[in-house]
Amino acid sequence: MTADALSQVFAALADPVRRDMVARLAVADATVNELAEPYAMTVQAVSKHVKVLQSAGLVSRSRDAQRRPVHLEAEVLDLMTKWIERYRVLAEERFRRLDDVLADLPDDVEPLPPA
Amino acid sequence: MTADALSQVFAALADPVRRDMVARLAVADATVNELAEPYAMTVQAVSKHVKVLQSAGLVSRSRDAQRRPVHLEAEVLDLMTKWIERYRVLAEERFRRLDDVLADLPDDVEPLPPA
DNA sequence: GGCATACTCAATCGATCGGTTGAATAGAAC
DNA sequence: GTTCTATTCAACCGATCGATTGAGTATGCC
Repeated sequence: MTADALSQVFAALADPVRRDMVARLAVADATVNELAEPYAMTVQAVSKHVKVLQSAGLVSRSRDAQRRPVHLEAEVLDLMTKWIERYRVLAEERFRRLDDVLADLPDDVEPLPPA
Repeated sequence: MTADALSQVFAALADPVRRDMVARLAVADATVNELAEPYAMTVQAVSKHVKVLQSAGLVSRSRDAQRRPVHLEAEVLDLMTKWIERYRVLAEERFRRLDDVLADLPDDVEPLPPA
């Protein structure tokens, strides 16, 4: 995944409305009109949000007569998780190593010994 | 974690420069000047980026004379992962259930049988 | 005290974002 | 063919974003 694609995914999920949409789409596919129902917002605005999610690869569209149902694509969420976990694990390993160093310090090099 | 806090974390990581900083901070703490070195950007701009990461809770600052080293806080990354995983798992379970339904279909209700 | 180093604050600027209204397109239903 | 429903396109608007320049603050060193 390119840096730009990753930026798009993070940016897409930085909006609480779009995160709510993802949460609802995890349960079931939905049309733009269905998605719009709970929000105090025009259908056009919701359509734009869907477009952002789609261009980030988080959702796909299909066709059912006039309806164009929105479907959540879970793989992209997985790629995101992998990016985050890589650095979380790195940081936590570094933290653990620091703990080890401190625990292994022999008494005669202990910093700030009592006067 | 509140919706707004989560928005801040996602927004913070939506910028490739800030993601790169996180990647570097996962390896070692760094000062603003050290962080700024590889970028074609003023130190002030980097300072702003650090501020964004900090207000999202992704990094903390300490003090060492004039230096104010930046330290990555891995716990927030973990919270983020948990949010994503919840919906990824939900979506994938739904996908799996659909597969099961299709597999369990008795022959006489099979859609589109050969003519 | 005087100077260098590390960093932040404030004002500014163009670009992007999230929303609106209004018009247009595509398909179903009558 | 007209009308209703679902959705999108286009233009606009205020707010926020990412960056700049220029000035200000804090600490260490001589």
